[in-house]
Amino acid sequence: MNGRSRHLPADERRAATVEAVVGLAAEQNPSDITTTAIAQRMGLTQGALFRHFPTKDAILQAVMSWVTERLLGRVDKAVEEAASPAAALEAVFMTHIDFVSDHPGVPRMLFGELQRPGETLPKRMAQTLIRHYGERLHTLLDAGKARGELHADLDPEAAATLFIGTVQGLVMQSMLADDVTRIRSDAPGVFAIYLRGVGASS
Amino acid sequence: MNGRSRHLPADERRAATVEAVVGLAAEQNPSDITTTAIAQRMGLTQGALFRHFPTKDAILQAVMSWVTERLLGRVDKAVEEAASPAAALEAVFMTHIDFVSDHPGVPRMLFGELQRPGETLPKRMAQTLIRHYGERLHTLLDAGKARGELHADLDPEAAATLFIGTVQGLVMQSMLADDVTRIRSDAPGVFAIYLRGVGASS
DNA sequence: AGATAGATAGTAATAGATTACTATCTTTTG
DNA sequence: CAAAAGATAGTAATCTATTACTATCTATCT
Repeated sequence: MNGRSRHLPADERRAATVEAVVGLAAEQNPSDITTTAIAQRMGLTQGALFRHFPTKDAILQAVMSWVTERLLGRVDKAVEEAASPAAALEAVFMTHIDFVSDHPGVPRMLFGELQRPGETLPKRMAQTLIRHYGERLHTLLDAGKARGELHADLDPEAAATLFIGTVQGLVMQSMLADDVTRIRSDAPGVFAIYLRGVGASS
Repeated sequence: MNGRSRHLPADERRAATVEAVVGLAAEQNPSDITTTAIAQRMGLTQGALFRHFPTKDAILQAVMSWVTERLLGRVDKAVEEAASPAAALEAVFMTHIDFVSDHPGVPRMLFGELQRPGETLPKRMAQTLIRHYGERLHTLLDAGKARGELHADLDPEAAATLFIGTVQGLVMQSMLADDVTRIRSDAPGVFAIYLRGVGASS
């Protein structure tokens, strides 16, 4: 037909599939994403997906893996480069906000996976992702207290919960307004209040 | 057969239907709730539901109405009974926490409705509910600033977003731990940080 | 290099299950 | 008895997954 090749190697197709799902999740309810919609966005037929994944859950699994690597990777880098725990906290927040601004479907997928009944693998992956994220926050908050940057009587667990809720609130607000850009623009103001709450401000 | 009546009047069935949906939403992904599951929980056949509701969306619509009345009703009462804006803020928070503790499916349904594509009626009802809630918060926060109970430079919009995010974070944490009771037990610690953030604390 | 064999990637069609919704008949209730 | 409420048994649409077949790529062997 035309000059371009039509058959891609498996790993590239797998990566493209993950991208397609993340893209679709930004536009619609993640649990309503069908294999037909995924294939259509990739320019494939529905059945072709199952050459690369044994099941639909395996696709979601790959997505969760991708999210874990990307998000935690960026977060860890932000932590390493920061001068102090308080600075790291802010860097992590901004990194997180950047990530969900680039991929608005991700927090919705995570939330959606968490509310699945039973014990699916994608759900457990979502749980461990958020747990690992929480542990990093916990460490940061403890270090901040030790350095006197945060309130001495701060409850790190509560602070970690609120940190994640801060992002979640911004996501919700952006869905209300049907405007993804609000996540980024509203983030500094909301985080300023959080910072004052944990004690890292003038 | 037995002594109990089997046919209920329409309005009681409608109320029972709403309860069934709210109950199911606590156990599974709200968008995966089927009319079969609703009917089963009510001890009815699936087709019988459509004697009382013309469509499934009409059922969700009734649920959103129910949530709006109950939640905003309780919130307004809490505001009226509070002595000051800061006290009202705390009363609203605790009221909200009580509500989602009693009905853990509700915040998940709201979140789920918001991420539907298109312009369904249940979605618009969810949007207006949260907007009205936000307006009440806004009023409270402005009043708190005027009275000097809150920081003078507080951004009320950001504070309202964080308020809702605070609840959302607690809901997420409870889903992570698969333990609804954590919403209530973790709430005070998280809210304390929020309060310090907006300036209403020692 | 060029032919070719085998693996990989894709299509089209469809099976089997599940969904919201409906048409018809039966039971209950006032 | 008549009207409301429910049961039974459908229908059409939609979803995941599979099957039979075809196209494309890649490595080997003379």
